[in-house]
Amino acid sequence: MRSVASIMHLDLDAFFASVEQRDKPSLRGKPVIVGGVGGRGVVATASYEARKFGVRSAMSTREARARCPHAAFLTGRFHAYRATSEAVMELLRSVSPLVEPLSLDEAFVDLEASSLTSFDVPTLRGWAETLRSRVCEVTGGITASVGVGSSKFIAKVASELDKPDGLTVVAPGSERDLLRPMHVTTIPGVGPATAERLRRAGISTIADLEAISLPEIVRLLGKAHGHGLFRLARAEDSRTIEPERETKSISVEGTYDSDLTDRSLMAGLLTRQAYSVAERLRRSGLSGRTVTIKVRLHDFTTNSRSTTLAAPTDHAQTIAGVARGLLDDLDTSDGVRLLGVGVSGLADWIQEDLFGDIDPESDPEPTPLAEPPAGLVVRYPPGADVVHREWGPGWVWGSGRGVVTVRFETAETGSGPVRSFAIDDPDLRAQQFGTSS
DNA sequence: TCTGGGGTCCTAGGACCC
DNA sequence: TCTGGGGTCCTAGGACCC
Repeated sequence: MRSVASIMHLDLDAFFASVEQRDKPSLRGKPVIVGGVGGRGVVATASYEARKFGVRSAMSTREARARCPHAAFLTGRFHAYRATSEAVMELLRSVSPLVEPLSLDEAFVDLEASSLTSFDVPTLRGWAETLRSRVCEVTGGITASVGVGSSKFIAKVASELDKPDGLTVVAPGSERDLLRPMHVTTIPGVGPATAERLRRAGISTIADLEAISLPEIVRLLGKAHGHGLFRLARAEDSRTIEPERETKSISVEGTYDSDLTDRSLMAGLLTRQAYSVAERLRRSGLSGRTVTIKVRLHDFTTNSRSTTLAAPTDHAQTIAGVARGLLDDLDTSDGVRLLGVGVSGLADWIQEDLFGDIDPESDPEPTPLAEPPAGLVVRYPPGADVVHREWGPGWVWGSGRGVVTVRFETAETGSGPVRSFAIDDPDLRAQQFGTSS
């Protein structure tokens, strides 16, 4: 904790929804919900108009639809969000070189590295108001909420206090009085599980937390978390702004509209995800040693399996092969709702020539499929009268095993769900995919 | 027919090594 | 024959964040 309020936290208000309203004037003033629109989607961001109906982030889209049926439900345009975020981060970096983005819509800024020379509250307020209007200009009208305080924790708490489009500067010396009446869940890192443990110990406010001893809180929450919360409850926080944070892992996962039971389809989907992870590794100039798969069963229990290779790789076939092998270890007979592949233990170098003997013909760059591969039989739900279908990416590895994705519409239901189907036909060759002309 | 996707960090046990 | 003690790496799971 510093003696002056020189750490700022900036949070773009209802960010994804605000970008949509900016780009589509017809949505302004109306409830907008950005998130997954499939049967198992959740809300990423709800505009303030939608929040009035009780719609919240992380709520299932199904529930959001029930609460606010007239809202616009959108899947999200991440390129637009990323571009807008970049403009804001660039503005922040022009004000101080020490900017730590936390996500597309949030960042810490160290004002000690800015041109500010006075940190009294009126000066900070004036300066921050100017910055907030510049954010609005640079984003084409998106507002930000800002908090300024003597630590990351206080700045973050402060930015929440006057949302949306607000500013709070916490005067040094007043931090503990500000925190005491607040609920423990105000502290970043205290989620539902920790809050419940604390509640059972009779602790609900930060004042309650402050009143218990260090050994007691460590007994309740473990060493790292206990020590951390003991300090935060006293507004003690000496964390610095870290502008460059190294990526530790890269992963891709997907939740399917209906549970998967077909093992060869699961293998195909893992393969597709492995290709996507490998591509992202290569684009970042990274490779990794540990391959992990994530498998969420129909009852929501989540299993992971991992293996660590002798050397880091960014090779799609290697990652895919390891991922499929890891799946063999798991019982999926009751159905799988989510599959994922990740690579960690990252290095910024690649072991040369380790896989130089792999035939590129058996490892095609996958592209969208214009036509179903010859010999493919897709089994639609019984009785479905398919009037339209759209082919998604198709993949084959080895001799004819693979997966295709298709969106189909039936006469009864109209626009239908996305489904993936396994292929297991030795006559199919990898080359049959990606020939989109 | 609750419960996304992409991350980070922590814990705990076992293997292994000196 | 009772059993040391670290340190590091690996694996699995879980909490949490936006």
